Amino acid sequence: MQLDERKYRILQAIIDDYIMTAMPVGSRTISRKAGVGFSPATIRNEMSDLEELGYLAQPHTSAGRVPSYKAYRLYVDHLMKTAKLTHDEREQMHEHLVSRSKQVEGVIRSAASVLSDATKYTSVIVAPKLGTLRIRHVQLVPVAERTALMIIVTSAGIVKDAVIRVPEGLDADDLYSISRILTQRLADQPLEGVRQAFADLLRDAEQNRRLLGEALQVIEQRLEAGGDASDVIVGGSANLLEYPEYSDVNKARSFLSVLESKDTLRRLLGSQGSMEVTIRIGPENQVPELSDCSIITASYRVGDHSTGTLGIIGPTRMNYNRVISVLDFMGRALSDVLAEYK
Amino acid sequence: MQLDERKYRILQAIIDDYIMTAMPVGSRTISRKAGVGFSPATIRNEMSDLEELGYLAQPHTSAGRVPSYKAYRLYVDHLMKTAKLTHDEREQMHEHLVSRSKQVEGVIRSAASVLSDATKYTSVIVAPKLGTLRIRHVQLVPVAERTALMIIVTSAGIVKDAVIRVPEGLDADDLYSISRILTQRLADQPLEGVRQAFADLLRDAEQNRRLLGEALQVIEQRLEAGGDASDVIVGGSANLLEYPEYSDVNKARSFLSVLESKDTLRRLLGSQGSMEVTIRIGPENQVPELSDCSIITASYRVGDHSTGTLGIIGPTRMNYNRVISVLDFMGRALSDVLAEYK
DNA sequence: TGTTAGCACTCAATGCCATCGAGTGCTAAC
DNA sequence: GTTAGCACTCGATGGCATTGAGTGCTAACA
Repeated sequence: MQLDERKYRILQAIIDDYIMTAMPVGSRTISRKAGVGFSPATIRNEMSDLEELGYLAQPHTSAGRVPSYKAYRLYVDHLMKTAKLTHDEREQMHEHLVSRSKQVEGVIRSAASVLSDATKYTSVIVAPKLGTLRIRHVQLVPVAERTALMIIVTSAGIVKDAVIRVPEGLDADDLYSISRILTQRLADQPLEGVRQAFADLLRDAEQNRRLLGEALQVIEQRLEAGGDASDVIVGGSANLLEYPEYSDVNKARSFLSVLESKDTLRRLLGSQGSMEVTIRIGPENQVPELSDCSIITASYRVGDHSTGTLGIIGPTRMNYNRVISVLDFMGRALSDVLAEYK
Repeated sequence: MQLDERKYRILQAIIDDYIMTAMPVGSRTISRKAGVGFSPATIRNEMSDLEELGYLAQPHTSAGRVPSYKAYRLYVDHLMKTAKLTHDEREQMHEHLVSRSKQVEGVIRSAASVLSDATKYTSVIVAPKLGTLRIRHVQLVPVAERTALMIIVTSAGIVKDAVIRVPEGLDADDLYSISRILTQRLADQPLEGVRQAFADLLRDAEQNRRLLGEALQVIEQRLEAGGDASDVIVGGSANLLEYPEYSDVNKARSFLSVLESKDTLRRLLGSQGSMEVTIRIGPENQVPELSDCSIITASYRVGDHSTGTLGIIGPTRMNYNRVISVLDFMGRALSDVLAEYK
């Protein structure tokens, strides 16, 4: 059986209604809606067909219909009308975003809270993969007798630090000049290619082989670890509790546990490269705890070669077009603001 | 009326029971307990007295008794037996703490998750007030034509960064030597006294007055802001949903909202100076959303002059002695681990 | 042939009521 | 001073009838 024009219209009306109310939708409700000029009986026949085709489900016999995962897929791919943000809304979001922009992390945190406020869902922002960033500056700062703090400033002003051991007898000035060499040699290298650059450096500089070796090891460890907890920022985690699908405390708890596992979130959002908005509905995301959530992601540019990801997690019956517009706008806005730190 | 020995014992038994079960405690339950060899009727008389004195309350006539805020106060001040952690537990916590200790922030995050895992409540760790830290290193890194990234390394390896404007025509080498001067002059200064140090510097160095002025302003702004969101780290926010007092979604939501407001948390925990464990029960903390929570805090040392705070937020019927032992131990352990970064 | 009115049927939700039982307070006996 | 006994309270539980939103089917209609 093929979906004709009328079935599309009815399905769309059901989904629109369900997104707003979270209650099973009955034939009368749809019949009353403007634009669908048929009696409840006719609608019922169509709904029965749509159920057979897998687009609708009935919680129990005498309840209305609820859209299935398949219906949401169809909805976002073909049925959804795109909602434009008003000028005021854009203005307001942009303003919040730049309000405390002294550091990159501050900007990203603002972005997360703007996202969650604007959508009333939970927002997640993932920093770009370290490997894709370029080194701008390396600095060793003496900490104690045989330890130093290594600070790596990457493109887009993202700062990483780590404690490393240094050979005995190096004073602040020594570390200073080593830092200078490191910076000169590594600047503008992508972190991914840093192993080769280091190898060259090791060949030249005989004397501080051990120190450089350790520094290299630390940088590589950081790359392999794939980022730490501060690279994943979550906003509006309490927002989801507003929705009836989370009035069950156990569901709410398992959802919050996922939000605490930054590794899962990083894997889930990952870097997707293109600026396109990506939508994963319910079971399409592989995490069982989120099987009745949808995740929508977009990306933002950092420096010339890296992209980070910003996303919204909400119930499958989320307001897709609203979320898409907000993410699309914020992806661009965030890229713009971060361009200043380039 | 005075509390005699027996009343103390009964009150203690009631609180112990209530902490475990979260259910109103009846006279039979207490009578059956070892160590209190009286019939339910006798216990009832005593309970009636305790209620009149404000230590117990009845949810309704035919229910058992529930401890009041006043009872918990008495309990933590006089009745509670101190629980020792086993050697294994200490070992395990310490191990988790040092597992990913390449950076200070990583250590603190581990500490938060160790705390929340060990207690099953929510943990909060607040970094020391910036003003009390000392500057170890200042570095200006060129970012674009007229902007630079200023990185301040403070004692205990805490790194702060901010974007500042610089006068036109300064190249990387200029910034490098300015950094050197800044570091030399400011190193080992407490951030609080940095204004004076800067004033001296400004008098001497005529040429880069504008740049230095801007740098000073940024540092001071940072001091006044009192820290940013990354200075407050929360662990186990989902844990509280385990407890029946939060099976009401609205309560859970308002609790989670408080956890998202880092400002509130910083105010709530604040730096308390001494290493003593502090207990605030229910209404004693001023935040209305947390009026049926207790907050227990301890502190940890960072460098020579600063202390940060670590705390646990749980329901008023929390396992006080367990939490106190854990916090006490972790405060010391965290201080020890951070001493390596000094 | 597609649409619709009518009707019997289903089933969660709601409200009512009786029952149960954990707990209390009081009194009288020990 | 302690305790057994007893009447009383009141939330919790479970059964039962009622309600109403919604369905599917059939027959009539355009």
